[in-house]
Amino acid sequence: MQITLKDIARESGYSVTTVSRALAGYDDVNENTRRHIATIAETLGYQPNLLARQLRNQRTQTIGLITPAPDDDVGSEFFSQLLLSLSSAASRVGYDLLVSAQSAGEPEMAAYRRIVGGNRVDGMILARTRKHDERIAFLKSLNHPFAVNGRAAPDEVSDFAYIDVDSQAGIRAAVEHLTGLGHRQIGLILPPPEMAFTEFRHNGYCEGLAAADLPYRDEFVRYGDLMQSGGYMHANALLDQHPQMTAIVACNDLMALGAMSAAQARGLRVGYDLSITGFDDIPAAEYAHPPLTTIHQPMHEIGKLLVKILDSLIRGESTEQTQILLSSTLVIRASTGRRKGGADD
Amino acid sequence: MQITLKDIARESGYSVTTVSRALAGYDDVNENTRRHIATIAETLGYQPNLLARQLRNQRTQTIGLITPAPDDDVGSEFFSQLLLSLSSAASRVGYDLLVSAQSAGEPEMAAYRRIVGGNRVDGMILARTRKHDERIAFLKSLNHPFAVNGRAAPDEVSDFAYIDVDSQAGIRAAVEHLTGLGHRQIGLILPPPEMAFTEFRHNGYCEGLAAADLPYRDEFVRYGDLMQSGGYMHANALLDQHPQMTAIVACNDLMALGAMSAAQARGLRVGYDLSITGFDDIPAAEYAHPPLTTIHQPMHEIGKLLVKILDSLIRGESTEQTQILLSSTLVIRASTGRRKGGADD
DNA sequence: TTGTACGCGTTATCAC
DNA sequence: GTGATAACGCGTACAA
Repeated sequence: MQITLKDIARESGYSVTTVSRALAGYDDVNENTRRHIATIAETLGYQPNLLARQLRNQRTQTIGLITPAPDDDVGSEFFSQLLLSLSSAASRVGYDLLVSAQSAGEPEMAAYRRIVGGNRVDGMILARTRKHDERIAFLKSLNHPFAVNGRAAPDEVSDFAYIDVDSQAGIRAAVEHLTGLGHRQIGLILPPPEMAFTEFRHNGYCEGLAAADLPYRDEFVRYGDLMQSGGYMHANALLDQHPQMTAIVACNDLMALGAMSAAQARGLRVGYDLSITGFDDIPAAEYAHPPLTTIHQPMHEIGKLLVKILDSLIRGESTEQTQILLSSTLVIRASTGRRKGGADD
Repeated sequence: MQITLKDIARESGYSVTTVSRALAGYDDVNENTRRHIATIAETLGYQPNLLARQLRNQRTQTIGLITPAPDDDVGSEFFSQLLLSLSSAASRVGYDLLVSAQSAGEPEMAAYRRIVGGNRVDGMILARTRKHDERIAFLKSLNHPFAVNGRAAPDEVSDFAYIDVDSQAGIRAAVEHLTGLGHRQIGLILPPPEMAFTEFRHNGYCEGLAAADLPYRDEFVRYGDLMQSGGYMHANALLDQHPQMTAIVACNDLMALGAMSAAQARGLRVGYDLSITGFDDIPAAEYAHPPLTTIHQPMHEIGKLLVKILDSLIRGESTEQTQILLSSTLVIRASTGRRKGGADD
């Protein structure tokens, strides 16, 4: 079935050991035997058994990632992008990517135990940090290498490797962009409260209002679910209760898109009657109708950096900088525009 | 470092063999010892070493997928979707997904040799079939289980497990939709000629024209690259050479989106002055401006079926139907509309 | 320069 | 019921 070192040994007359070293390119093996062995390996079509090698070396050259099961379809667009950027970044530095989709909670933790404890990967990538994140606690307790997309919440310590965009500054910039356009009644649709980045975005909103001397109103703020349906629902609720509202800041693009639908269903023209901003800059944002003003996340860069940091962690080179905060960029498109109508408050 | 059967054996006083069988739930082990051993395993936090188990069992419970490296950024949206749907489908039936991103050609084939030959997976999923597909030939020669998203080209035999949508009927439906709207000058932007499905789509186009008694014109047909930039370029070329053209059929959504940009840059109103259709129904299609008429691919379904077929292949249950052709659905949105202007040809 | 012996952690076979 | 032994395929001290 499968060609092993033993087969090459038998064929060549050398021992398995010598064959192993010859193919590994050790210099303590005669050049002629090396060539001889290499030829036989070639003609036999030898492929090293990676499982055996991994077991022996205690090294898998594999990075793990647990994605949310799409039943609780949380931001599949975001994860798709991350997945693709990670897999290519990983391949480039000699790692494969092991992916498992699990629902948050016990199934997810079981997968971590199984994959990490089962020695299937050299390191893990996490995304979507949560408050008091159980996954992070677990990996830290095991001292297993991991890198995270997203810091801990503001009131926790981020004593782990991460890369994050400064979403506080991002949302603040979005709000300032809106106030600069004359908006004074600005709603906010947050991510779920258990997400670590939720408070950063909330803070950014507060800062943006303060910078324009606008009051903070609790009833303008709602916690969403990162999905379109949530954006739709919460935008409707905001507009029902506060018809005078002229702008809504949604904390991810999916919710912003949902909010756009809600507005349009009410006959509001997005970018005129109502301004809407998102976060992430997924592909659909650019093609949205109208194109969505949003905060760009450089997914390609993020994937590359995550892999780079994780690799250095795995190799024990702690020279690398392991905590990186990328500045965020507001991409202004047509979903935001100058406030219409006279002065009001 | 890691807890092994040996540790539990030492702790419990039983042999490694008994521990192994106790934990595996064999019934030839005393219920009391079983419980005893289970308790110790629990308190020690035992996790079986999956590599050792896989090596021993010659079974990995892992499915492999090689994606295109995003440098040759061919349809990343499509692959993102596939990836996510595969990983969740795989997890549901007890498989993990091993992903590696490789550029087509030698690097890609090397990855197949390494991953398949190296025993890292029980089966592979392929996508984007090509004419005389080297990957398929390789896997067939090894008799390694695999399932493909996409048939072979019309003039080749598809003697392997696949699931495909009937894109010939799909494109035909798109063309008939357009002719029904009065369009008579319909351009076509095909996938690259080396893709297996290109001819199906080309045929569908011809059928659609024939059904409306319209002549086929070679100069209306161009081969694209599945990327936006290609759609943009080819749409411009078509409109430059044939200003009287009122509709363009693009063979995937990305190219359709690119074509839309090109049209709009020329001051054409998509859906009025120029109708455009796509293929795939990626998320961005729905949000496009205007929303894109396109042929829907049920990615979720496709992923589920691919995994199901592959699983049955791996387990040697050839009872399953292994070649499935899904009917395609035309989703009509606002990017297509009735032809404007008087009669011409 | 090459070979022998052993272990990575698991499970299957076969005795007792 | 339980345990010793072997094997999955590889890499590496150590000896020759």
